[in-house]
Amino acid sequence: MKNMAELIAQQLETMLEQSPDGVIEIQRGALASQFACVPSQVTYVLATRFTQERGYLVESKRGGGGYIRVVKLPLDPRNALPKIIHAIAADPLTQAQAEGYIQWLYREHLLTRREAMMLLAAVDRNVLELPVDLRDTMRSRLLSAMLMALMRAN
Amino acid sequence: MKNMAELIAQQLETMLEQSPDGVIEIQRGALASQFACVPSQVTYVLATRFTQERGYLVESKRGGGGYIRVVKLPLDPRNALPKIIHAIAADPLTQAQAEGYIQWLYREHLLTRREAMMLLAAVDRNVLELPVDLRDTMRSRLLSAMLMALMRAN
DNA sequence: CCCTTTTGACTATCTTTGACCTTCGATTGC
DNA sequence: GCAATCGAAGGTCAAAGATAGTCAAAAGGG
Repeated sequence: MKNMAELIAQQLETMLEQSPDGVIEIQRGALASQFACVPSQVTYVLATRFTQERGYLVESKRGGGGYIRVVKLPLDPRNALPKIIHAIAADPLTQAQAEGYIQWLYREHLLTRREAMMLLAAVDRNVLELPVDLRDTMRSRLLSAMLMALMRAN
Repeated sequence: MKNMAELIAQQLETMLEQSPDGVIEIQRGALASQFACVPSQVTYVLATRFTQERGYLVESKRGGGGYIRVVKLPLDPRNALPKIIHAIAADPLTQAQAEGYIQWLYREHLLTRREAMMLLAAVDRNVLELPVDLRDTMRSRLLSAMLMALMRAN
């Protein structure tokens, strides 16, 4: 018998496969009691096995009627974007580097013209008015977060 | 099963859509008993989901024959964006306020789904990881800069 | 030993509830 | 008439409740 993290991961995977649209919603506490473990165990499983690099997206809401939604991304975006996003997120970015990525994505038709313009505005040094090192970090965070959002949008 | 706040919000949204002029009048107590909740629950829903940033206006009158009127503000697509950008740029923005504006513009079809998602990612407090006051200022700068870029894109 | 898993105390966020307050129209007492 | 009073709305706010997130220490397993 495997460890509990594996069991929980398998159950989630099964549920995802049985779901017609590749989206499931669970309640953390409920799943935890089903497996007789602490709720943060579920968080751990999601954090280690349902990551963006593996093609999953996780959203949640707290409070009464709260939930955790797990989305299995379709194959196509799973190849191109995540790798680039990972590269972008890894290190701080200069404006020139950021613009390079954006232009490349635009040329590859992964961004519309409007989307590219928005991203260019967001990475502009006049908009990101911060000390240089912090600015380059924020630029990287922003660009990767926005591109990640795009993956989720489909 | 959803929470009650969502249910009430949905009902109000439905009523607004069915109303020809985008105006509805309700009685707080009546709506509360329809949903078997306390009246202040209705106040909560209005305060959190029918805000000015989201394009709604709420007026009310107390006393006998009192009411709550909810108005869905009309948006002239031609000059809406400049006005909203102006409002956004004027002051620092909380995440909730920023999300309100984005959702409004999306509802009114001035943003595509993808664009809205990108903007939502950009104003997220986890992405804009800075001291709160600076964060709210950056949020305002970012959002207005990106929306301005969109205007220019056409 | 080092890496992964398991736990739980503490934190953050959102919702629900209720006691108390304010406003307004209607009624009453003079 | 007119002010005092009353009842019927809606408003405020803070506490309690319901979830989920974080983080680091403890426990397992190679």
